[in-house]
Amino acid sequence: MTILPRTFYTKDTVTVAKNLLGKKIVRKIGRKEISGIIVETEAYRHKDDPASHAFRNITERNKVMFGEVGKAYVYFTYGMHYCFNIVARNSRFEAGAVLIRAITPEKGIEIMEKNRGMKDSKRLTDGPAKLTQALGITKKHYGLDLTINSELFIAEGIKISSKIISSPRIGIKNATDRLWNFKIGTR
DNA sequence: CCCTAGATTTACT
DNA sequence: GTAAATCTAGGGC
Repeated sequence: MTILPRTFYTKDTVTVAKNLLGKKIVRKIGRKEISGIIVETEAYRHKDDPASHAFRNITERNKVMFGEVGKAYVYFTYGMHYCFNIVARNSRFEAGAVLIRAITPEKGIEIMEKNRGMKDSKRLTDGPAKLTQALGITKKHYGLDLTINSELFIAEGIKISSKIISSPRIGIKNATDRLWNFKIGTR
């Protein structure tokens, strides 16, 4: 298994969001391994992106978006949900991250069902807060380096044969004219 | 299938 | 004080 190097994330945030489609997210809990293929992402940038958490300024919550690329940005929202992002940008930007919106489960499906507390295996990980729950990702993974072999990292996945679909990002009010939601046909 | 409402904490205005 | 990069259950069609 090849872990994606830091240079993978030193490109434009939107480009990295597209490139992450088909890659593999790996989560190790003790001796068990959970993994899935990334099938939907969204790009969030900086001053040019009113929908981004980093749009206004650096804060305690978003500071990792301004730090080294290839790290995890986990935030808590709507009073009960975690969302998982990967910091990525080129040198023209001070901040940026890619939100992982959906994956297709590969290994450890039983563990995901247990973590989610239900057996709706078709819709186990088809939303940003669903996959963090299925993989057991919480605020303690904030700032974790995803380019080294630890309990959570990103590796090479599959080759994409189908076309990439671009759409407006989900659940935001600003900048909906930007088609920075990317997915591959798996649902 | 589609739509609506409720849950419940954080962080910024 | 209130909006938030969401999800689920429940009711109607």
